[in-house]
Amino acid sequence: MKDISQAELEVLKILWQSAPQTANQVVDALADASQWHEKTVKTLLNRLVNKGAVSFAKEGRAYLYSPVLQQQDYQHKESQSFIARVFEGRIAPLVAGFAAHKNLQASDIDELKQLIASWEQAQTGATDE
Amino acid sequence: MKDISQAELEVLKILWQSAPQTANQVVDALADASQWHEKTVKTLLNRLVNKGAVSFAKEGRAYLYSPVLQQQDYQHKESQSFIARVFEGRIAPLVAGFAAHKNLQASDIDELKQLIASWEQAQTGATDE
DNA sequence: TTAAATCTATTACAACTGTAATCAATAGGA
DNA sequence: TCCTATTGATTACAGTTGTAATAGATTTAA
Repeated sequence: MKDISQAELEVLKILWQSAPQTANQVVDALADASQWHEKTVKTLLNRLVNKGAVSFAKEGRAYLYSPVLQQQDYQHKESQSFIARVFEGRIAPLVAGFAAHKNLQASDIDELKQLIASWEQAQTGATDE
Repeated sequence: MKDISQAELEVLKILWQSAPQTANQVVDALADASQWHEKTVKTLLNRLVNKGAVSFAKEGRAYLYSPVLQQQDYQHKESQSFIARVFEGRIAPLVAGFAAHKNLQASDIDELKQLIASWEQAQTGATDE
């Protein structure tokens, strides 16, 4: 799968929210959030299809587009490569940066604590699988 | 500051490790880690200078290059934009993704716990500043 | 049935990127 | 002093990206 560009990602996000959608539904959804011309959005949809990240089914006049690449898969792959590239593969420094810049809310801390709790739960009795 | 491309980042990392360095020192450092031709590395250095991310001082025959953009600043800016773009600004889901894919080590968990502890420490008595 | 509207596909084009090669200035050696 | 090696600057060139416009196919309205 070729890399998804930033503009393409915005289009993909619309399809992750709901699918399938016609090109015009996607255009409308993006009209709220961006200044993109209809032609631009259609180009992006086309490129996503060519990259294999989106599929379509002919539906008479228009096509119905659906994501092939799933959001979790995309997020995980991008996270991996981002952390590898920018933080030499270690995640804590990223979180530390947020903390240092006061970009962490109490709610984030709560979520992290819960994550840690369930991670530790999972380890208990599971001898590293 | 224009965006730093991925190849440029690799060069910048060498200068973050140690500065100032001559072009040839950078080339040598990268020769270990990559297959880049000397000319390629020099082009990247030049682009970094044009982007304002690196400065140089003439030193007779060769130049001495130093980073202008600091690693912490780069990391923080990239983290912000990455989390915004891929996780709608929330950091916990990123960590959760790592946990789900078993990409978290006990050492990561320890670091995160320490971070949380010091964050909570900082909150205590500090009425949100 | 013919024209107009509407889709997708193709083409456009400049900026940025990866990956170098060539040019121009200069420092050292013969 | 003159040639050669070296170093940064300029140029090259194809692929990607952002941002559309145009062309071609087809449906629909008159």
